[in-house]
This record gives sequence, structure tokens and C-alpha cells, in this order.
Amino acid sequence: MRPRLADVAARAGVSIKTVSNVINDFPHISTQTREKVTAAIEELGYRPNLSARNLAKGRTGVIVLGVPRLDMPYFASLAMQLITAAEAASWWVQIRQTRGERAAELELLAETRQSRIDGMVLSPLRLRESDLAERSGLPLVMLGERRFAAVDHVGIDNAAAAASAVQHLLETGRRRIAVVGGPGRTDRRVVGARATLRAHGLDLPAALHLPVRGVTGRHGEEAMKAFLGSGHPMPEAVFCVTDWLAMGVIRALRLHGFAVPDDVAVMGFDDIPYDLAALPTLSTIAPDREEIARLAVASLRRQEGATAPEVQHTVVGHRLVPRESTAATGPVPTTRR
Amino acid sequence: MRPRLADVAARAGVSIKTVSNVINDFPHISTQTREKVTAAIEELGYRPNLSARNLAKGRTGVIVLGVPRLDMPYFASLAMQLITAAEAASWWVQIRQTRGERAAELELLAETRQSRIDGMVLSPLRLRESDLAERSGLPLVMLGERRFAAVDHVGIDNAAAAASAVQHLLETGRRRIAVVGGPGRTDRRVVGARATLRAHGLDLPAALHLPVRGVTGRHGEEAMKAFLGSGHPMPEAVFCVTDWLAMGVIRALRLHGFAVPDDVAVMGFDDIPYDLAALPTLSTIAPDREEIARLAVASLRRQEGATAPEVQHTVVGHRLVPRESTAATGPVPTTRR
DNA sequence: TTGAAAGCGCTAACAC
DNA sequence: GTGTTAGCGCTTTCAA
Repeated sequence: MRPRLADVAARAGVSIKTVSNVINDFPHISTQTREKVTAAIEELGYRPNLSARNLAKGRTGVIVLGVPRLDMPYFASLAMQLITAAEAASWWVQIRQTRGERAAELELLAETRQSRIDGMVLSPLRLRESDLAERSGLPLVMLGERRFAAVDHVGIDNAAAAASAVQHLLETGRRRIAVVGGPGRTDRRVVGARATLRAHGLDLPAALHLPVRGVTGRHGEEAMKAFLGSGHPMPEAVFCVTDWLAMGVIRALRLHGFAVPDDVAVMGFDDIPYDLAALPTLSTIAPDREEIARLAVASLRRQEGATAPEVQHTVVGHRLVPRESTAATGPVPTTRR
Repeated sequence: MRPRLADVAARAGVSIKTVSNVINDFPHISTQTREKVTAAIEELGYRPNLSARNLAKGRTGVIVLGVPRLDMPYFASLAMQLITAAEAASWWVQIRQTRGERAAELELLAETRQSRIDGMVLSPLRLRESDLAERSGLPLVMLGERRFAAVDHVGIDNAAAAASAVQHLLETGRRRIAVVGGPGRTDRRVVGARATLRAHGLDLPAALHLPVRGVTGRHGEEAMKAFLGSGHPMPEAVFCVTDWLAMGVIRALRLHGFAVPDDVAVMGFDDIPYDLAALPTLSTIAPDREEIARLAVASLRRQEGATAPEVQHTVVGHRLVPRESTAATGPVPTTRR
């Protein structure tokens, strides 16, 4: 059978409590005892039983990660990073999908009350500040674009990231720039884009702001199709608030005979792996997901400890990744017909 | 505090054991008592404490799902389905990534010995039959293309699915068909494709079998590029053993001036959400992932109960999903230049 | 600084 | 059919 605390204690010639003290890094243990104990642990290959520990401590050992969809590679890789970060805190991660639906997000928030979990990391799309009344004292941290006054938050500076995306488009020679995104979780990105245009003496006319009701390829394609049918003069570049949107936008553009990036440059946001298999490969913004995951777990631990923890909003880094879709002169050939 | 078993028992006026019996669906309980108990459970909102239960039962309450990469939407949605299916058996799913590396897969197999988990669902790419010596008696079920004699397996009939894909290409008028995939996990798909060609009096000449060392867009693009540089006469269609490969193949084709599907039809395998944002949208094979997940969990439960469970290999269904990339006459326009 | 012992909430013999 | 009770392996007062 697996060795237990008692086995380690016997081997080290100390009491159970002493072993427990060593394992939990309690102060006031003589270096000598500590060494004896760690040696015994090593020799026996002892690993604590999490069920027993959690039972004794009154925690469940599980945190929930709520994301819109796991089959969006952005959230998938975020999930993996979170699983890794949570492991260090002896937490299993239960992944839940909200499909971006408000009802599902509220439901998760409500589950906060039944004490079946130790904490929650939530990436909401439709939650409002007032919904947080639903919340209990359970450790909670939000990801994503929206910040809530009363809840910890970890995320990139979306406005700044969008700004650098638009900046990149400007630097590659585009002036007339359309934005696909918002309203919704993508607001900050639209705001950042608009601000940058304005800072350069440009504008985001209503005709060039293409709102979407979702962030998938279909939504991007429909938005761009609607624009193309509107008869407005073409933009030289399109900034999309997600890569998936951008794929749909490119599809619509090409179906209407426009070359990307030669006729229209397209910029995405998220850095998903398929960007590299697309034609053209997609220029994008890459958030530092590992850091986001690390800090989210850190937030939960902090809240777990304190009774009335201070609310913290943390900003993590991002990177601009220029690829073919915004190249100054596109390598994309005509299709032979 | 959360109600405990004892609270329910008191409320129902019975003993703890009786409540436990009801909860665990033991036989021989009078309908009357059962009703009293369920009522009490309802009123108190009782939910069993999993840590306590697992501790008492000697299980950990956790199973591992090992997949190559979670940011491949195929595995992401499989993971979600598995999480749902596992929940019904009171299991948390710990997702682990192997990146398709043999070392990582062996490591997971080895973890089977430390009894930190109750079971494992593994989707291996590089494991060999002989590696299974590493395995302990822990419940284990394999997914994916490869079947192992001594281990439960759940999956679609890859050869048959590949056959129907090739059949579809033949029915849409293509005769000269290339196959991108193998060696490796994709072998069965190549086998199925080859068999179907042969059944139609056709052949898969060596020049038209493009092997790959991975299943990503990059691999597909490189394989197709190499072919295009070889000077061999062009195929009328390409069957790729994954959608991601297909995206890369399409990229290479178009970079060389070929139109899809008008010059060359392309067929994928997996049914990932990005297929719909691609241009052209990708025809593919959609495995029944929900069924795969359900049966994988069922297999673990079966093994958990029995001492020497019979090995079961189970086949689940798949669907052919024809889209633009194999349309008889493609709707893809030329790019305006 | 270390030890003894009482739970944490549930399951499973074993008796009734 | 139903009740009693001894653990499951760990944490944590409270003494020593």
C-alpha cells in the first residue's frame, strides 16, 4: 500500500505531528529533525493523500475555471496553463463552458454559494457589475476584458494591445482602418483602436465600425459581408478583436475578390495555432497566458488566506506578432483559373 | 455549515447507514424509508462530501485524460465531453498534454503505478504494444487510432471513415487522389483510403502518398510543398488525415496557384470549428466524440469493479460532412489583382 | 520543539 | 431492512 504519515513518522523515529509540521513548512523545527523526516519521506516515496488532507482542512481541493468554449484554442491553452499553476496549490481544475451565455455565467456565479469548490476563475462575456450580488465570499478572480470593482482581475491591457495593433497597421502604410468587434467583451479593444486612430488625426467613422454578436468566424464573415454589401468605400485594413473573427473576415473579403493583405490588411487578436496554417498567416496580439494563469491562482490563494482581502486588478503583458496578413506587400499570389 | 449525513439521518428519523444506503442505491430499502430519506436530503440540500467519500472508499476521485495537445479543438471538445461523462461517476478529470511525444506518453503510463488517480484515458500517438509492460492494474482505456491487445479501446473505425472520405472524393468525380498522413497514429486512415482506391480499380502510387511527421498545418504545408516541387502530375483531390493538415495543404496549393476545390479538392478529418471559417470551408469526417467520452468512462467504471476485467474494444460512429473544399464545382472565385 | 488524541464526513463490516 | 461502529489519512488543538 501507499505509505502513510504514520509510516514516515515510524521510519524517522518521530511523531505524526512532527512529520506533518515538516510537510506543511511550519516554523520551529530543528534542522536535524527536519532532515530526518525529509529523508524518510524520500526513502518511502511518501505523497500525502489529498482526500484526507482536504477532508481535514475542510477544503474540497477543486477550483472551477469558467470559459466560453474550450474548443477555442485561446481558452484551451489558458486552461492548460491554469491546470499547471493550480497543481502547485494542490488544486484540481474543473473546466466549465458558458458558451458566452449570460445564464450560464450567472449559474456559475451562483455555484459559488454551495461550498463544493474552493474558488473560481471566471472569464465572463455577459456579466454585469450588479450580477455580483449573487456572489458569496468564495475566492473569485475574473479574467478577460471586463473589470469589476469588487472582484480581483487578471488580464492584459486590452486597450493598449489594440492600440499597438492599430499602430502596426498605420506603420505598414494603412490609413483607412475598419474595426470588427464590440459591443460586448471586446469593448476595450475597440476603444483602444479608436483612440489610436484619433491620436493620428484619423477617425473611426460609424461605417467602419462593424459590430458583432459573437467572436467566431461566422460572425466575422457576416459582418464583413454586410459591409461589402453596403457600398461604402473599402478600408485598407481591418482590425478584428479575435483571430477567429479575422478568419471569417478574410473569407468574406476573398469571396468578394479582395486580396489579403494586398488589397486589405487584416489583423487579429489572441494568437491561436491555426493562424499559421491560414493563408495568409494571421498577424495578431499574443497575450501572456502563462502569466495570467499564474496570477489567477495566486489571487485565489491570497483570498483563501485573508478574511477581507483587498481587491486587486493586475495587468499582464502581451506581444505584437506581425505575419503575412499585414505585410506591407503581400506574398499572396492570384489563384490560377 | 453544509449538512452532513448525520443531519439527514436525524431529519428523516433513521440511521446514518440507511441514508448512505439510499444514496448509494443499495437494494432492500422499503419504499417508505427511501422516500423519507430523499425528502430529507431535498429539504436540507444535502450533497455528499467527495473528499470524505473518496477517503473512505480508497479512491482519489480523479482520472487523467492524456491528449497530445489541448489547443487542438478536436481534443478540446473531447475533453469537455469526458469531463461531463466523468462527472456522473464523481470523477474529476485532470488533463495532461503529451505533445505527441513518446517520453511524455510513457511518463503518463508510469504514473499509473503511483496510486494518485483512479484511472486513465489515454490518446497515444507513439506508444508501442511492448510499452504496456509499464502499466499497473489501474483502470486504463485507450482512444485514438491504435488498438492494443491488452487494453480497453474506444474509437471510431478509422479505416472505414477514411474509406467513406475517399468514396466521397470519387463520387464527386475525382480519380487521381493523393493521401497526406502516416506513418504514425494515422496509419489506419491511410490503409482505409488505399483500400478504397484499390476497390475502385485505382491505386495509391508512392508519389501520391505524402507522409508527415506530425498533424499540424505546418506539416501539411511542407508535405504538399515537397510534392509540388517534385514535378509529379497533380492529383485531382487530396485526402488529409486531419483537418489541421488539410489547412496547411490548402495553403501550399494556393501559394502555388491552384484553386481549391476547382483544381484540387481537399478533404480533412476531425471536424474542428475552424473548418467553417476557412476558405473554402473544409469537408471532413466528424467522429462521435460524445459517445467516445461516454464509453471511455464506462470502461473505467467496469474495470474499477472487476478484478480481471475482460478487454473490450469498442467502435463508435462517425459522419461524413461534405463542405466547399470537395464541392463538385467550387464556388471559390479568383482573387482580384 | 514534539507528542497524543480528537475529529473531518463518509463507507462497510457486522450485528440485530 | 436497519442500526452500530470502526476505520480511511490527515490536520490541529492542547499538553508536555
